[in-house]
Amino acid sequence: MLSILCENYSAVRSQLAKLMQSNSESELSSPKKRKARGDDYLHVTGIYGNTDNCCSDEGSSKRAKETKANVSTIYIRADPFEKSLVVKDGYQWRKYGQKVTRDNPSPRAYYKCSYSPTCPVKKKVQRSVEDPSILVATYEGEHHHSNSSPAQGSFGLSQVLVPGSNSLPFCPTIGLDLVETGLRNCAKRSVAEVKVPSLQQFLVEQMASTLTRNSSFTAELAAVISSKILDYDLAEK
DNA sequence: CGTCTTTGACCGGCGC
DNA sequence: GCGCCGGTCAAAGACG
Repeated sequence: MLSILCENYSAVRSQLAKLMQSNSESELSSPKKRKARGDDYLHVTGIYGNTDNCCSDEGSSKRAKETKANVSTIYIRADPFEKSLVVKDGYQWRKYGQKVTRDNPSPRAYYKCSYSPTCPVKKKVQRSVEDPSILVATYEGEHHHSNSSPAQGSFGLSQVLVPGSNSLPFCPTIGLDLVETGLRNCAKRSVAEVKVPSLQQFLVEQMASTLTRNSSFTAELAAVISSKILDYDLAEK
């Protein structure tokens, strides 16, 4: 199953690259004028990952000061009638605020990682303007601890639509090459807005299938699983 | 009783 | 300098 998963990984990469390339061509022909504020992650800076690698048309020091390391955005399918902004990603979060922002009528929820008091990771969750059935979760920072309850919380592949950075918040122990190479390339091509609903099915299916084609992913996943099993055995004894 | 959520107030950055 | 806006704080309430 893993090998099949990895096998399909490369296919989705090429498919996605083609898609993004065609999208970026149209985007570049009509670039959006952006304000120099930091409130529009969803449009450019953080949509597919690390702002450090982001293409910014404003090379100002102000902008550089605003960019934060390890910012990633993911999309999760959710019930549009469900009002809660809970994203089950395996970590323990404490909600510390909620705000209605200007560009989106649905409220944005602010969470801090509550697994460790020193863990700096924060996340923002808000429904997509275009599709209320999509939750947009923006993660800032990196966990320096293991996933607190992976069994109860991790995303299923059917839920996650577009993962975003070189350090997946929901998969801290596996450095997925998927994001590192495939999706980041998309970000470099300055894909500002992807029509998520139209890509949902395609991305989910292709991501799931192409992951199985990467042998290094298989090996890494197997190593993680086996180490977890060993840990479990030792704990049992 | 401890933990978590809610929500109004407050703060700081940015644009005008 | 002022007002807007996003992000955070913290008191109060809800819940198990």
